[in-house]
Amino acid sequence: MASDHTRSAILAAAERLYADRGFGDVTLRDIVAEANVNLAAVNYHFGSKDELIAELFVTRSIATNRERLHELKTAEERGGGRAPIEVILRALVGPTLRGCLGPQNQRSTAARFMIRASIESVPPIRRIKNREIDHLRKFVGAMRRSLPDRSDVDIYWGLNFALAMAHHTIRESERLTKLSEGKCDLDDVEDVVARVVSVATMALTAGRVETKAPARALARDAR
Amino acid sequence: MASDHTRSAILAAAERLYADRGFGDVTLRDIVAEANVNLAAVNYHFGSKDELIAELFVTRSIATNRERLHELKTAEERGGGRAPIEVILRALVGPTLRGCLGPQNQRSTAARFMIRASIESVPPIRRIKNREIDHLRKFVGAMRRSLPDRSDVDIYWGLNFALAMAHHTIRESERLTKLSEGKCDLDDVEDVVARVVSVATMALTAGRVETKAPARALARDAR
DNA sequence: GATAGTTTCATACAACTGTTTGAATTGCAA
DNA sequence: TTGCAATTCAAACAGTTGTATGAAACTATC
Repeated sequence: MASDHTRSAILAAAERLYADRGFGDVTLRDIVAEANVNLAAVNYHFGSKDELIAELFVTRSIATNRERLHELKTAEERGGGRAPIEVILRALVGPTLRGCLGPQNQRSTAARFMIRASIESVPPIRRIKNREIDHLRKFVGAMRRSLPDRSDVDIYWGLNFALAMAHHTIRESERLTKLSEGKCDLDDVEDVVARVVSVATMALTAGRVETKAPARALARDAR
Repeated sequence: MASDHTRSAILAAAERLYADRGFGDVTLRDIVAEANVNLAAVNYHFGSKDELIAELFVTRSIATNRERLHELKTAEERGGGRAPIEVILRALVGPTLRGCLGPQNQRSTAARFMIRASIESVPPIRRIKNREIDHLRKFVGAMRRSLPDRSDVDIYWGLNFALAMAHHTIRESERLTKLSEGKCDLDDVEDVVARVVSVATMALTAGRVETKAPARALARDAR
């Protein structure tokens, strides 16, 4: 299998360029220039540009998914097959947030790449994301076990909102910093994780009568 | 100023095509074919492709922003300068959700266009979104007046999470439907609005001691 | 050290892109 | 009608893109 030198040089260069300048204006020629390899090498080693992008994204996202599942499994084992909902949610959003946020000047190339992937969402990446559902189902299962009295619908919505807060915060981290004039500290990742988990937990555990019903009544009035 | 016929035919055709097929694979030639006008007409009337896209997006988003501000103003006037936080949040996320969700087969072209814009995020649109901060500040102001005891940081985070849930639900509505096997009814927009508002309200009003502190403690343990 | 298989290379290809041009046409005012 | 500006049109332009090709260079095996 030779030395893999060219192949990994392309991967590294591509990830760096995509992270810095986005998918929109990075061409294969840019990548091979950065990697100091021949233009044809990309198609030789990866088949096509899209497959290169896909490989980059898959590599990173299976790493994240592995972390997620590891945290989940550990938690459930420790709890005898049932983990507290906070811990499940933390396993869900923690790895992603830790992977993408943190002190801006020391964000890894991988992190910045994943942020780009989250913002721009090109076709090869979208295709992969669509297959993520099976992975999410494992969390749905854990959440059901953790909150057996909760309806499936509420579980799905809770999961949706948890992912929403994590991903949106990553996508729009710059805007939040600007809007809050730096008051929201996105470098303190553990604080961000705690906030997301806290709100998602409330969403999933709040009694319907006390909290949701009034909101619905209000909704009806507003028509 | 003549009849504007060509100009509006281009706008309509472009919006329809972008809504159906996304920004990625719709060319100017596709648009002029659909609109039955000459290729050069786009540059004549709009200057460039990007300006065409920008005009489409600006038109729709100022409409949404107007609705938002109208709801907000009405609510604050009714409350003597201070509106309940639920109503403010509803004014923030309601128009967007109503504009983009609803029974799939009767979604307007405009709605589907805005979903695309939310998913793909091309450069001309991103530029416009960056100028949205001033608009959001008005909501920050209203939220401060509504929750005078709350810290600015908490306000910003609450706003961020509210937008997160709304936008993510729009962006990933298909996936949520698939994941929940149809159990989450995204056609019932008012239910979605109520859920988002309810969770965001909890995020903004929950006492720190009762809810957030334990989560943080847990975070610390998990290190 | 010849051979077979892998990898690299320069180059060309073919297609598509947004944009421009300059002539033709139209519509309106004097 | 005449004249002038606004609009439309066909055609070409200029540049870029990802991909394919076939020869050259390399590597390891026998």
